[in-house]
Amino acid sequence: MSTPSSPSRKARADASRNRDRILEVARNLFAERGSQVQLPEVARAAGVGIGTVYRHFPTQADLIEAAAAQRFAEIEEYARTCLGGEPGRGLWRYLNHVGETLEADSGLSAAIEAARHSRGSAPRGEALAGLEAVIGDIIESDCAAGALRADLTVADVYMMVGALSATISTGSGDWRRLLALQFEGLRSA
Amino acid sequence: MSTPSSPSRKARADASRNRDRILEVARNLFAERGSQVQLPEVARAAGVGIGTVYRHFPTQADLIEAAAAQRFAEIEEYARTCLGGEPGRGLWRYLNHVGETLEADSGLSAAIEAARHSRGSAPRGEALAGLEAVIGDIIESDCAAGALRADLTVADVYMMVGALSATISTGSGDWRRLLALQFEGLRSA
DNA sequence: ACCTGAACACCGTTCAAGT
DNA sequence: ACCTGAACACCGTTCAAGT
Repeated sequence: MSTPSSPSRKARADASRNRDRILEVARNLFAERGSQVQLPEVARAAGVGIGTVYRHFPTQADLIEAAAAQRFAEIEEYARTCLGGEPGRGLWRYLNHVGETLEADSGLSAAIEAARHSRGSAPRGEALAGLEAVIGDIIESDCAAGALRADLTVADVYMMVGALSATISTGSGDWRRLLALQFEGLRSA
Repeated sequence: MSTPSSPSRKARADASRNRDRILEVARNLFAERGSQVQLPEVARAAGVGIGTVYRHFPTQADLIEAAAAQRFAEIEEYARTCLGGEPGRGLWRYLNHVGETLEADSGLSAAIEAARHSRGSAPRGEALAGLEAVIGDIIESDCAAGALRADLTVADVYMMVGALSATISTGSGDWRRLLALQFEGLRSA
């Protein structure tokens, strides 16, 4: 609404450089320490004033979300490869990849947590709509192969990933065990 | 270490009354809004100064833990009744009761979350040792009845309850569905 | 247009004074 | 002994001035 005239018609050169620096620094910091990273720290590490961080990312949640966007894209890309492999094993491969990504990048858990604590069903970026569609396809494909319970929904998978994310982000327990146990509930009876 | 001479040898009358008021108020507030309740608010509602809250509960986590202690006791009590019922259904009944308690009292999720984010395996009060033992007995009993997978551990159950708690506390998804899916992974194959 | 950093609002926690 | 509340440290966010 209050951003440049056109949907991003030629942002100023140093401005977009700043934005990139902030995002890169944020990605690294969030990956390491998750949501406990402070914004002044990000500003310092990026070599800009705090106001500049807020100009590009109006709220902390926006920055966390933006920093995780790449991971979501990568996950979606990987998800597509799960559609072609051994029949009936797509969702299992997908969930393992998500677990490994969550383990390697605390920023992803932070983004999921932020989204969960946000409004019940806030208008999450259309980026996630694409991922949602692919997951739906994987479920359908695995179901057709007789590997998954017939009533499984995308919402079920999201709920489980959220639960997995919360567990991984506390560092407690061993997530591969949790995933293995959880997955039993997704298989056909 | 720095508390009264004996392990609580006669605390002053108004002091213990203050402590009780703080705890009662905290229980109500935490139950309603979980960990987003602020300590000044607790002090105000209890009609005491902030310093008094800190005198009795050195840190916010201590207050959250103390406020949830009753719930843990109630849960342990209920858990014991799960040992006598229909053979093989103890853990299922236990987990449903935990879910209902989590749903009704946000303070319990707050306490679990706090404990999880705390030191990996901090010296949690011996209160939890009792609960842990009962859960172990339930598992053993249900296993003997052939209802649960033989390699199931108390740690598995804790991990799942933590995942369930995190999901319920965000209000996202429907926890009975999650529990049903999760429980499939605990049953014998 | 965009950047900066002082300033504001707020919260957890401490501590010097009181009783 | 215990209570009080001003004070401190700190963090997210805003905004008047600068360029």
